[in-house]
Amino acid sequence: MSKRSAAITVTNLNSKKAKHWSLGLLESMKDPESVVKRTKQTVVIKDKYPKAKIHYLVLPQDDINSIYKLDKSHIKLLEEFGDVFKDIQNETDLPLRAGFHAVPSMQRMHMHIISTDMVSPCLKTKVHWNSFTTKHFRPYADVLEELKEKGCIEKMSPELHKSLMSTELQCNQCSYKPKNMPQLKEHLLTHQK
DNA sequence: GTTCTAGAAC
DNA sequence: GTTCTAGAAC
Repeated sequence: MSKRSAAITVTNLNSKKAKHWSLGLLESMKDPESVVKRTKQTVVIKDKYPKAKIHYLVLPQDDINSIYKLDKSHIKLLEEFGDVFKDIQNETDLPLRAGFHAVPSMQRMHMHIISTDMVSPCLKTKVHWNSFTTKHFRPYADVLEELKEKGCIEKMSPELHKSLMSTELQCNQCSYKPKNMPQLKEHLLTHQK
């Protein structure tokens, strides 16, 4: 047995089985350091790796895995998400957007509330950028409307998702098309007052 | 979702 | 030679 595999074996024997990363939001919902506020049906937490100056997540207290589990019985719940958005917008002068990722990575339905500056050290990759600035970001109002109209939320095809993630970089505030992520991040600073 | 890093791009 | 991106992670 090599030194490397022996070390891994010892580590695994000594540590409890790690929870999968995709369950992380459920842990954050129970962590007082993360929780910003609670309402009757929601919990608001700080995003652990904020992609803008303000970045919160709104989650249902009930065990709903994603927007694709919603039906017409959840319209009241979703409207409460809208109330939370209004309340948080009223707490800051920074313009905010609220919406859901069409293909989320983390379990438990969650709505992003994020400021439009997109200035953050945690914003690093093209996938980060395109997740929030292409049709992969489904605005709150659109999701509420679709739920009211259709009684459910339609999934995005893997093909469209892949194509959105590889969209060329485009500034969210002007027509500038940066060559790469460092250029985009530098450019975003110029939009600040 | 993040971290790490090989090798592409410059 | 350095910067940057993209794919594996058992």
